[in-house]
Amino acid sequence: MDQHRDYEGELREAGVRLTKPRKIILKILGESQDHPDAMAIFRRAVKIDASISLATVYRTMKLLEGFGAVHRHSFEGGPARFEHADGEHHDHLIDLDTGRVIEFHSETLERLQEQIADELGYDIEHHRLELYGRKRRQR
Amino acid sequence: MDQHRDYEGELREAGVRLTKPRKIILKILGESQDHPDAMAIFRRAVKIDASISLATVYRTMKLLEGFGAVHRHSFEGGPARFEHADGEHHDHLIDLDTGRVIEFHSETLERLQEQIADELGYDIEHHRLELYGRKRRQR
DNA sequence: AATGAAAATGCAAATCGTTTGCAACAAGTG
DNA sequence: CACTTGTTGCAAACGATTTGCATTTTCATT
Repeated sequence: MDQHRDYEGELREAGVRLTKPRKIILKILGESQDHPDAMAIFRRAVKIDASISLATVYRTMKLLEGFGAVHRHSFEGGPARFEHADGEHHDHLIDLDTGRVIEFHSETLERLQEQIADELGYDIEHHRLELYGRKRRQR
Repeated sequence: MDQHRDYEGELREAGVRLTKPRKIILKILGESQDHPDAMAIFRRAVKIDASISLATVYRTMKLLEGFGAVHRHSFEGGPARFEHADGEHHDHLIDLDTGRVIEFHSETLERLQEQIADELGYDIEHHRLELYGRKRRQR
């Protein structure tokens, strides 16, 4: 249960400077329960420090992605969306009516994928599984 | 085994005009065994009719997608890639070293996905599953 | 086969999300 | 506190895709 990796510490050790924009973005990501895109992160950041630029948000997301601190998702249609990498792996179900993103995880599914790749002679580096659906009409 | 849906016929019936660019693009897609992006389709089309424009390729892809005649894939990194919709549903394994796309299908996987969505109270409209991997070192 | 209305095209300009060059600036070391 | 170097903000550049518009085509109708 590694609830919270110490990304600030990791970054510092890697010789990356802990700048004001980075701290702010890291904080925003840690507090976000949704999957914001760069613009949304930018808007939230500006409220804390009006001088932050969108370019820095993008640069920071790329940096954090490299450190495994955030995951980048490219759901259909829109821009890339990010999520803090704390917590265990999961896939996404996107509600086509509301745009809401529901996370789920299935060990069976994971193993099945690996088995499929194995049969094709491959090792999976990572995968992307997105289910696009609508809430079932009750009854 | 609906080997070949008659897309030209379907389009005509829907009141869509069967223009020269559309015929050419349809032919190219039918003959493609790979997953070309718009630019690749454009280049192939230009060889047949030099006056075709890239804008028309994009417009046609959108049209055909609407008819279910082609599937649009947005693999990591690059531009959207298309594939003729003939044949049965499948998912993709992308070779990270070569970029090659391998198609596969697993009924078990499909059913598992539906079961997962069902448990979350959803009906799947469509899904996207991409495995990114590397060829297993032999032995 | 000629006509004409509507749809589709090619072109260039516009758009969107994202990246980049560069001069000004700030983090962390000594 | 000063210095070195990484980082920033800005604006311009980018790649993929879309769009406005004048011109050309298709196809139903003569």
